[in-house]
Amino acid sequence: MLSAQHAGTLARFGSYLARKGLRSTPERRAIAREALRIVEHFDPEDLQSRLRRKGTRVSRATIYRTLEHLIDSGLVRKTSLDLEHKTSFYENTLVRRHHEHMVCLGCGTVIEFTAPKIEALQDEICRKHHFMPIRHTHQIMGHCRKCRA
Amino acid sequence: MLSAQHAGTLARFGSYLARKGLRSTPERRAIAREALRIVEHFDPEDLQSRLRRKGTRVSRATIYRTLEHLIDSGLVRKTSLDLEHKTSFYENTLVRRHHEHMVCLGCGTVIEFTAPKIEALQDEICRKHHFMPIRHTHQIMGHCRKCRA
DNA sequence: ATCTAGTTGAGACTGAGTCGCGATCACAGC
DNA sequence: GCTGTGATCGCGACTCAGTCTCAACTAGAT
Repeated sequence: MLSAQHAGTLARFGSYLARKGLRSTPERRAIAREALRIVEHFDPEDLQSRLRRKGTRVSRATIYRTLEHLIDSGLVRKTSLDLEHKTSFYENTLVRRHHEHMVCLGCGTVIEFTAPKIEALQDEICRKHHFMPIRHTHQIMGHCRKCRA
Repeated sequence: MLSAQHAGTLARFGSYLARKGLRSTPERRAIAREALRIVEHFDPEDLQSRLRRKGTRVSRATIYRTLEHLIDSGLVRKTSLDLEHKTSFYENTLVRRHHEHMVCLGCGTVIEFTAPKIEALQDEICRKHHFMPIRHTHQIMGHCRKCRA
């Protein structure tokens, strides 16, 4: 059962495909439906195994190709989370607002934060350099409360 | 001909090795000497080809292994520069101060900047989350003056 | 000079991601 | 509906950075 929000979002993906002259295949629909259902970060493999568990088999190549289209359509974004040598992560843009990460080097915990003041300073610096910002990543590595011992 | 600074730095690597019970091999000395001579960012392959050009052949494995030791000894750091699917970059800590990057998505130009105010805000946020920061990355992707057209 | 544990290079391996290609399928035109 | 054809699919080979294994070599203590 899809929520009204998901149904609408899925439709948006459909019109994106049409607009681009791309085809609406069962694989693309399944991948989009599943990706938009995930609230947390996910990686391409997560997506593939979730689909497989539901009986939908899609190849790795198709997962990657479709993820590109989902990003292009604005429904999904690549997170800036960088876990040293791990896969890239993706997230549903509708459910998740922009945020930065603190990553604990001890236990791997990821804390999310937002800092409007930092964003403002950032914009100021960009203006100074005549640079038009599109996206950014800001990640702090260190030790969380528990791991400071 | 090495500058006095380099000679001193090299000595520091020597004592690091001794302190750790590691051996001072010709390969390690050559890699350290070359890495500390590079003022810009470099990647492991740069390092290997520079050495080869000077007649010193070292294996890829040894480059990577020695780079680890150089980082451990504090003479080199991994830069946070992230060029989508490219190798990791390293830099001489003595020559280069800490900085962040703006990367132009059009022409690939990298602009370096520092922002003490941002760092201060960052520390404040960490305190709030009881998080002890060790290092961070902050990168802005966008378009430089020339590519804004 | 000798001994031995640390180090090296070669090449196999890994894992994320990409690519080429023959088979298949969506969908515009009839 | 049926058809034709270009888009899309899956498979498996490939790439590329980085790691690992292991036999041969060597730094440096004795």
